[in-house]
Amino acid sequence: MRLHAEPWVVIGGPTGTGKSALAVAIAEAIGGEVVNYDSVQIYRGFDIGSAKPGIDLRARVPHHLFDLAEASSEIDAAEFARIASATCREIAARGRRPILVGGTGFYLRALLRGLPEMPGRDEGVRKRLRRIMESERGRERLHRWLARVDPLSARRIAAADRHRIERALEVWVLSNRPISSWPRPEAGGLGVDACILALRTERTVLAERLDRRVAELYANGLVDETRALLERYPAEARPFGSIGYAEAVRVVRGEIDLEAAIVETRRRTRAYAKRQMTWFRAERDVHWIDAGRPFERIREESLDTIRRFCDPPADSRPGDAITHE
RNA sequence: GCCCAGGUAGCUCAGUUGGUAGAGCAGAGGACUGAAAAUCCUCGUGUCGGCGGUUCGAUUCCGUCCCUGGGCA
Repeated sequence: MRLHAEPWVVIGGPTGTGKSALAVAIAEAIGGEVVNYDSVQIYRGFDIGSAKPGIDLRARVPHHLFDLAEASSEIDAAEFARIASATCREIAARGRRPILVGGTGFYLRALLRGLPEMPGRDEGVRKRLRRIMESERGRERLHRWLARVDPLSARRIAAADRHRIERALEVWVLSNRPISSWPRPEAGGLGVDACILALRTERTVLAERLDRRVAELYANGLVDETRALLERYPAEARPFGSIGYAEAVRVVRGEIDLEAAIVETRRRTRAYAKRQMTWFRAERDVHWIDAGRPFERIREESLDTIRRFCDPPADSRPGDAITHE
């Protein structure tokens, strides 16, 4: 039994390293189809600001989970994982390979390893918690509440971390169980091998590239795109809070000028790229690829890495224990 | 030339009634259990513009010089 017979391929790493183009090249080479795991690119209409792959790339190979949802529908990690899992299985069933591309590490983990079987999001509960959160010293009060019902989580979650405090209490309210009592799935999720490639470049090179790209987003009409989207979706919709769109919204409203928006978008983009590096560094079994080289070399090394992953030398095969049984 | 206002961390600034200084941003590292492009955590020695003076002690007070804004000529 070939453990690695049909692995899926994942491309990760920080934004702006050329993941989209590499994904298409790999898909063409190994009979794959591109599947998005970027939390903003799943929304219809959010094209320029999220740097979605253009029609030139999309025409070459099937692309999935881009433009999946309306901005008002608020997909979360669990729902993403459900949809992505079904999509990938369907692709694999047709004898093709899913090539996952994106940058949202949390979504990728939810897909590959699964999430605990605990209660999901509940708007009613959230509304009530948020009302307290926004009141005088609300965050402290909620954190103290959490400390009472779930000391372990209260120790793990910083007192200032409003999102995690809220979610932990949401689970408590819905299940009467501490969120820390729900086990993290280890081998759960897909039960499929994935060859994880992560692109990276030297940081000064990346910083320059990102600065340039942000200016391009605005030059390509990010503000106009945002103005049009604001007519179709409520301003509270999730993707309007993402990098670039949040600043463009303020430009549309006349709160800041274009220059200030660019400066702020650059700042957030760099911070985001750094967080993505931190995420993928912590991830196990990542094959790092130096993206600061000619595309052809990146492509070749990626394909070599996938080939070795599929067919490792017998003596260094981590899954050997299984064949001995 | 004169009058103001400034010259303090890579940037923007706060501050010290005289005991060698601290925020935000940037930068670095990290976390991540259905908001994740989100939300957080940790990390701050820098001739406090130069030179003199007063003082036990000056970045702080005084003098002087240099630089940058703005105003008046």
